[in-house]
Amino acid sequence: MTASKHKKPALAEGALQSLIGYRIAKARIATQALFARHIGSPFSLRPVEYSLLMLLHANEALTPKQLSRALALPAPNLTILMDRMQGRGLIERVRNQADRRSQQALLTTDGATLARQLAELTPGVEKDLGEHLSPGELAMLAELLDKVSNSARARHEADGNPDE
Amino acid sequence: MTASKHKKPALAEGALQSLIGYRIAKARIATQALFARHIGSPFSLRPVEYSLLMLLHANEALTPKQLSRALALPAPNLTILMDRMQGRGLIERVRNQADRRSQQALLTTDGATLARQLAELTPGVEKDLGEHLSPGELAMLAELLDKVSNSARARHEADGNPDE
DNA sequence: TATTGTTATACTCTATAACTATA
DNA sequence: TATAGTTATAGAGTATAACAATA
Repeated sequence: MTASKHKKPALAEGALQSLIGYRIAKARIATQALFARHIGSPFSLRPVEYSLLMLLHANEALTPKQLSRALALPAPNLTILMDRMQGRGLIERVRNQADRRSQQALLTTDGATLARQLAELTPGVEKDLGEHLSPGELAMLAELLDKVSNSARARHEADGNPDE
Repeated sequence: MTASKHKKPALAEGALQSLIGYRIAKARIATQALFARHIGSPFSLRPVEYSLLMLLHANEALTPKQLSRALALPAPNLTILMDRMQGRGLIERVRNQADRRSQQALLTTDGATLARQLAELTPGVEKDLGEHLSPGELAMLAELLDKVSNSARARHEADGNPDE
């Protein structure tokens, strides 16, 4: 579900226009650009990396297992991601002494500083949208998007996939 | 999105919650699943392939150049995609006699039949959302998402990238 | 035997450079 | 020389299988 942000030819979009998923895909391109401008480029962070930092910032410490689920990332890919973050000195891994198989991921001092900085910066990302969307509209949009996400989860679970 | 048998941990999402882009990304996962269920799996079509069919259905004939822009697909990747669609007998390529460098992509009889079928099926995709979102909410959501997309376009052009 | 995390690997997507054939 | 489309290829993203350490 890709979409162009260009305008020139104005092709008919036909049935696509009635697909909310098509609009979501197009809006995602827009917000990705917004993220890149405010956070991704200046801090050399991809969205997952930013999300990982924010999750650790909000939760103190998490196991790779928890992160894997929260970020919707298969375990092997999370390992690679954590290796990179650790290489940049932003996170560290501590073995759990009670059960030495498992670990806790947590922010280093540098990582915590960066995470705090990013968290403060985050509301500003949406300032760019403020010219076109009022605070009320933004709140409404957030609520509707949550309904979309939850409706899919409800169906997912109804199909026999409890939990997530 | 890995399955687990443990109870949902309900991690704090912190700053992520205030990022509309984060919600859009999550909603996109939901609508992708919806698309897969209604269209992708039953017809063995990926979202781009479906979009290409819908664009040709709505526009009669398009040049690869136009499709490349509309689908936000680099030219080489569009070539591969069109090869696949042509291999399945859904589209054909006709050389422009006036300028033999360029082509027109159009639906075959089979492709047109499928496209018509898909176009009729499309509104039903959102029926699954209907349990959670009223028609009015869906319309509102569509409008707000368009504003998000357009706000990014406005900024993009303001930065000195007029059209294409 | 089951679980946590890792290694190795493969498959798809996406992006870029170089080529062809026309103009 | 410039343009439309193709070929070849490289790089990221994503997924699965097999393994090591621990329980």
